[in-house]
Amino acid sequence: MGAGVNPDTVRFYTREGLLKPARNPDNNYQLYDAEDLRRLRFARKARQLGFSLPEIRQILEQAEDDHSPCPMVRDVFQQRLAEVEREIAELQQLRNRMNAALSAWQDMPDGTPDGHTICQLIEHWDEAVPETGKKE
Amino acid sequence: MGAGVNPDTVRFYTREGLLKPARNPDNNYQLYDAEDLRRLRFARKARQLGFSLPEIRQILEQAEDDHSPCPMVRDVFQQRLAEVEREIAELQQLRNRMNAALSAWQDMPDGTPDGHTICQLIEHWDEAVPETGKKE
DNA sequence: CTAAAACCTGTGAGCTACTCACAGGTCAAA
DNA sequence: TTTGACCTGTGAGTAGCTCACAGGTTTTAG
Repeated sequence: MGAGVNPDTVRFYTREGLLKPARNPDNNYQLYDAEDLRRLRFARKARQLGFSLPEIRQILEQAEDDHSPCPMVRDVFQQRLAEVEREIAELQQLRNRMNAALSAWQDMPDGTPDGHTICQLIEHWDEAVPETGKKE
Repeated sequence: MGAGVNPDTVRFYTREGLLKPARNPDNNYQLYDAEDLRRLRFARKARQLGFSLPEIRQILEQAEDDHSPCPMVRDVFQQRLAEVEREIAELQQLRNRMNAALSAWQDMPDGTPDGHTICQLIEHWDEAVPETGKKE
């Protein structure tokens, strides 16, 4: 019962404590019930939204303790939105620079490496680029 | 001589074969020359542009063999640009959905989990999301 | 009934591109 | 000469899976 999810992922989530299936005492097989399926689907959706596994586990644990996790979700969600917007801005900047470079390269010769340069196309790429894609 | 690059990164690149410094036979220290510095700077710039280490090594090896790597660079560069644009589009979609969700959530109650749902806010997030951020 | 196929188990490694920790050798300044 | 700053290689950790392996179980076909 993977519900479209790679079984290894399900087992991974189980190891990580996101799912807590019972065990068949006969053969030690894991028994996922409807609750686990809900948790799994929740986890997958949350991952798509950019939540980390620790965040998801936290939400799940709070839900287990009967505390409403939703205010926290709103919180992390807004943070995540801000992050997404930062990523977009960064990528747009990168795209602009790449486009500029590509048209500049139209006029540049290919140039076999001469011992001084490796590839002018890239070596002439300047301006500070603020990190390719991580946290600030 | 790190030129603003973390020494561990330099050593990592050396292990990976991007840099091939000579050795001081006395103390086994690595001796980076101007050529290595050029390769390092090239590699860092290429990384910022989204080239992978194998791609960079390939370019560097071609340059070593005195083949002009630039046509290949233009090639990979355009592929990378297309990828960046795909990523941007994906993130913009995500952002739009997140914004929509956030305003929809204004009207939703927080709702303590009741054994049937974990957090409506996320469980009611639907529509296929095409993968958060990887290759297609 | 049996043999092969299919699925389950836990453990451990591999992916990317670094980054950091550790133990020990080397070297320059005070 | 001692202290501190550097250098060395090795190995582990990061995130979130994914896959390989060896062995046990269960289902299915014949």
